[in-house]
Amino acid sequence: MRKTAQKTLIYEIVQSSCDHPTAESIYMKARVHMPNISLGTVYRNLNDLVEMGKITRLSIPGEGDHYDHKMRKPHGHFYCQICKCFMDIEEIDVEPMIASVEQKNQVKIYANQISFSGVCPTCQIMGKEEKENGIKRK
Amino acid sequence: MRKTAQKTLIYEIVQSSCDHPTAESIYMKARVHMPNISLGTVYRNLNDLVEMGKITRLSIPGEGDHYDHKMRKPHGHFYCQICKCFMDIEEIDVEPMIASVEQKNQVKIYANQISFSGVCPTCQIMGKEEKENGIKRK
DNA sequence: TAATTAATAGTAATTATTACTATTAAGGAG
DNA sequence: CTCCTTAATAGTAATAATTACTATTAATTA
Repeated sequence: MRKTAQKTLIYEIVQSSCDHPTAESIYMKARVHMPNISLGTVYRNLNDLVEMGKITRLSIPGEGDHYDHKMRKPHGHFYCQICKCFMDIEEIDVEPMIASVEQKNQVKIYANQISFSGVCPTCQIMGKEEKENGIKRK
Repeated sequence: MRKTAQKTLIYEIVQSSCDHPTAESIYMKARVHMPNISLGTVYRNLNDLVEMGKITRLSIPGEGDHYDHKMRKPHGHFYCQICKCFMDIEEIDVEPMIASVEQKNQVKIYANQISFSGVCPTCQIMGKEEKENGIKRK
């Protein structure tokens, strides 16, 4: 696997993002530094980086995939169904959970996704204030 | 929300499936009993049922969504990247985890997905026998 | 039993992602 | 350092999953 400027740039964008970007938003950021990078290149490199275990993919129903850096230890995510923001959930100890699942079920685990969705603190307050009950769960 | 024969049928197909079906495979099963049900109706009702909290949606990267009944207590999933089978992971106690995340992060949780992916026992053996190292992680 | 309108079937449109192909550029050999 | 091989790229076309649209059907309510 060759080291290219495109791959390095995409990796650095994911590593420095704290907002769990999509392929599209990574593409937008990449174009600032490399104006004629193509979207296909972004997708191909994101797939490669996930396969190499250097970044993480998050699948969210009703949306495209999101990507996450691998700076800290493995963690979970909370996704707000209203404002679509993400929160890292760090208090769950993922590693022993993986070890236990591997051992009890005789499986080899390469990836995990511990995610919760609902309404974030901000949207809960907004919801009450606006008496907006149209929570759109998808 | 009106009660229709289509909605009832789709709900019963999901409840009685133990293979975590996709919208497409639910559509196939539905057509056996109701030959001119439309795929759009299947999608709309699956969304409604998820929103009502009567069934669960699983997002798997590189594939369409899968659906799961809500018979037993909340559980996790393991997804084999090779044969694409699912295993229910029942030993993880999801409910206290949700309660803890809600309390510590001030969020309201309506859905969760605790999932792992890798290689299932059968594919591990096959892999060794065939010396096939082309594990396609996606 | 009729009136209202949500849900449906069938189809078209949209969105995310992958596939394809001619061209470019990594990186190893000489 | 320069040439050669071929993996990776840009740009575009194609695919797959899902949603949107619209005339028609059928659930509920009066």
